[in-house]
Amino acid sequence: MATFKPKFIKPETDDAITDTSGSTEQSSAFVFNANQNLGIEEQRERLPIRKYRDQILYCLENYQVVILVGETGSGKSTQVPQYLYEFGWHTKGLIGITEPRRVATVTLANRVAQERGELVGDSVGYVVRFLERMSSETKIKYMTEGILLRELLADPLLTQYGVIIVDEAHERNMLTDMVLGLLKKILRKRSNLKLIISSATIDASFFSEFFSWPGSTRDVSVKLSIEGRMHAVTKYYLNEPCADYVRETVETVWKLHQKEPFGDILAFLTGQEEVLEALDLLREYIASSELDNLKVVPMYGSMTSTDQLAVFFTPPKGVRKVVLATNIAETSITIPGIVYVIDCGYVKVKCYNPATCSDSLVIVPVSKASAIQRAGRAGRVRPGKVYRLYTKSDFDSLAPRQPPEMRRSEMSGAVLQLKALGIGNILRFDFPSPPPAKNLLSALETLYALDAIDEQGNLTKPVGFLLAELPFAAMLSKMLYISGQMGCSEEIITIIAMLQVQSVYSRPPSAQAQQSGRIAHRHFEVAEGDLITLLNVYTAFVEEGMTKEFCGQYYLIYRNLKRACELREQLLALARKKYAIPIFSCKGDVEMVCKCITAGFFTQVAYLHHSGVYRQISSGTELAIHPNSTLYTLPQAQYVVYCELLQTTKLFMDQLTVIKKEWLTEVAPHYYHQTTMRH
DNA sequence: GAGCACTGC
Repeated sequence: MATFKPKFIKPETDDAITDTSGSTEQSSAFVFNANQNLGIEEQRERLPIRKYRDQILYCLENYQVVILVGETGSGKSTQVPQYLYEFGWHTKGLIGITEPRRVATVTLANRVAQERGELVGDSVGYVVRFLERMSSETKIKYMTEGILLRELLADPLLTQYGVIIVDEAHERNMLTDMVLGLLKKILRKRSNLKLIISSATIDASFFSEFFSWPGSTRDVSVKLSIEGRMHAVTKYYLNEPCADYVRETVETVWKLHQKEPFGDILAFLTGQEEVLEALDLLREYIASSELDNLKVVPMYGSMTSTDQLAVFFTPPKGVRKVVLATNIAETSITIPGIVYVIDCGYVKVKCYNPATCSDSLVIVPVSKASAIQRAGRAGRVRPGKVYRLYTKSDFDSLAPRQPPEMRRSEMSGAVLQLKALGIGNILRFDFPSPPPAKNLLSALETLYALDAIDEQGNLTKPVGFLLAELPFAAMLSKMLYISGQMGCSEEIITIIAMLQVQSVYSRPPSAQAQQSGRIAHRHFEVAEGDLITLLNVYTAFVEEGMTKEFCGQYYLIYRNLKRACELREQLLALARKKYAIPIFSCKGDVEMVCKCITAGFFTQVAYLHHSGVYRQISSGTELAIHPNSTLYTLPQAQYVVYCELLQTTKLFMDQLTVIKKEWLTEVAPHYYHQTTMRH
């Protein structure tokens, strides 16, 4: 049985999984447990969802799709699968539950197994990437959405399942929408398969419209609303819009601290820079007032786990904690004890632009759904308050929700998946929210250039099928495929693993530490660029015994490096066993590695124009080197390939590698005989 | 001399 130690991290396991103390846990039903002393059965009986049990079961008997609407805290995720089991649904096939995140998947399965007085892996199991607890006895199966999607490749009609529950469907992640689109197809072919969609209020009618089809004599789906168990949150708005929400946040914290009874504060800002700016300002206020009963802590993604832990400590009696956070606190991390929320009203979103094949990163007003989610963070322990730094009429005119990820993303991965599932005409696939046709066409072009599809749009053999099966971006897969032929697959696999994880470079909160961090990172830098630098970081990490001390010394994020190691192992096994890619090290032949990178990313090349700026080789678009890149401070190379293109103040290239012009015709003659003619 | 929110196979 998995034994979970509270708060601290077992070195040999995924820290995100082990740390189930409640800190990273965000599956709602059991976070705040007012009935801790009751027996498990009694607790289950007291959950808000209990009184809907018979209704849920009735609906499932009579409709193919049931949409369960309700706020968090009702017990949907843990109880519904058990009700189904208790009433015999497991005899018709597996009861599958998909979750958007790994941690929630594992936590939920553990909790349900515990409620049933069993070990996880008996009647209740889970599957996430790298971890699996299943047996022949398992009837209730928690899994991430990506796992279900992979299973579809082997079993397109999901014949082992009798019921599928899509949890947190309102989040509308890329994978959620893929799963929903494919399930719609399956439901029409398998009338004995049932689907339960668990969603927040705002999207309920959207789902019932999506799950209806002509020709059926009665409604396919039914909606059922479940009350939650949140405390009331009082909302406050500004009378006038504010010009500077960072400053307004700080002033609100300050006023609130003086007037309101004790209780911790959580403030949402859009990025690391704003968080640090607010942190400085607030510390100035504190210093000038000589108050010592306000403790301010930052929270954003690129902090180390150690630094992040500060937000979970309970302040001493009489001291109020203020957490200044990015969106990380909206869904991913639940901070205990919050009573007051301050919502700046903005969020940073990434949006794909097919014209330049780049992502743009923009700060936009939050959606109503987000504003409600943020406010909800104040009502978990007792009635709370939210201070919205915008007017009531601004709130009323907010969009109900952010466009789903599917409409804002690069599509080549999704297109490959669908092709592999035999969906020929992607443009006619029934997506819950169809992506812009331009995005699909741009993906098709990319895949054609990579030789993954032919002129008819069919997957090629072996490249297309390989790219569809490998669990990462098409260009990285192509690079892996070529590396087997070139003899540098060891190095390329490391680079892929490092590019898959969130940044391994930590960005500590204090200015002084940031400076030291920059100097420490220079230790790994090389003239060939960012990818070879990542290779160096990884190699050094392994050589130094993969210790936290090493990471601390060089300002690296242990959890991300650790994850890169896991990914690398999985990838190595996959490449070797399943795809028969020979595993070789080129033993320090950096040029070979760079050439191999070029073979994957040959469509993303820039050359140095005589005016001193870079231009994209195929379009002539002006590009700049991102300040995060190692090449930013080095003399400009003639030719570079980039893995990412980001539009902010300019079009920036990131994750760069220096290449030689002649490699292009060597590794991609089909592409470069014509494009180079333009110059 | 500019600045990346978050998640997943």
